[in-house]
Amino acid sequence: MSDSETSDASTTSELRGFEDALPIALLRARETVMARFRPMLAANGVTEQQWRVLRAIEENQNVDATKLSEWCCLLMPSLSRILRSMENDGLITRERAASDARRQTVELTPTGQALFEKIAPQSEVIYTEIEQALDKGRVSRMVGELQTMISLLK
Amino acid sequence: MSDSETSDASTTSELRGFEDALPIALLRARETVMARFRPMLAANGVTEQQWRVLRAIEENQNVDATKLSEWCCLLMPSLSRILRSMENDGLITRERAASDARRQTVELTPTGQALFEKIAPQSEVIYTEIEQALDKGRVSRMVGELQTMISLLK
DNA sequence: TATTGTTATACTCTATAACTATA
DNA sequence: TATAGTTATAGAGTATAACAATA
Repeated sequence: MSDSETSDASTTSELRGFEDALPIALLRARETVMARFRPMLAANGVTEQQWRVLRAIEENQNVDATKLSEWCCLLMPSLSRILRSMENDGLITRERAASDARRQTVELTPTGQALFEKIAPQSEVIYTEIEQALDKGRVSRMVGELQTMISLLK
Repeated sequence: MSDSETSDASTTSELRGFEDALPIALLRARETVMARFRPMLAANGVTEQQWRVLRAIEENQNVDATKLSEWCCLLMPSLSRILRSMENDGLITRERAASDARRQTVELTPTGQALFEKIAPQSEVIYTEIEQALDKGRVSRMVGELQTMISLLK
């Protein structure tokens, strides 16, 4: 974080210093990676957040909203709106859990499943391109390191 | 990405599969890290984005808007609004560049500099806590890996 | 003609609080 | 009393396009 180089921004083409901060590096890395996915998601009419939700439900039918919100990094009010709009679009159905009537369980409709199956292979193509550009080992090491970091900070 | 385990979410506590995807890992890592900074930033009345801009200007007086937008990962319209609001708050001044009258150069006012100097040490404290929790070497290796990743994908 | 930056617009997410209903 | 989820609201960012000024 500390950087004892002389500061003369007007003659250099790059910014310095906080450049090496972890939050910035994480942000830029995510932006760089997502730049590869966004056009495809937009072409399929879903936002990043909706795709996270769709994916999470597809892998975990009958998941409840609280778990979804944690996994998708969405606050409950945001998730609530997304679920409502997905329900209006006929992508999901919601039911009260038998064991606890406060809980809502969510599952994909055939339409929702079809949308997932339309997008998933396109996503896979892009992911594979990224693994080729970065080297597959680097990607999985990075994911492992990130997960370690997350668990140490929680 | 493919996961042949049986799927029975109602009896497991964790979601699986896409969990190991790089974009999710980056998002969650960033959220986990930023969770440590957000209360401090909010207490100082600035958003994450405003703090990125403030920091970038502080280190690079007379930077222009295009460079700021790249560095801060903000689209020009978002940056434009942020700069206008910072100007209204007396934090920055904007001038036309002598060499190219289309370009705007931005610099901090004494008020803006004072705000930076109020927040920066609080940010440093948190950053140091994170380095202690994660191990300093892991943090700098991670930043290096992220920067490598960014340059390979650009 | 292309570039820098602003503005307009519509949509979405963030963040907090108040609320309902269940437990 | 606490928890799950919805709704309201204010603020802010995203994304695209249209625009003015300048190169």
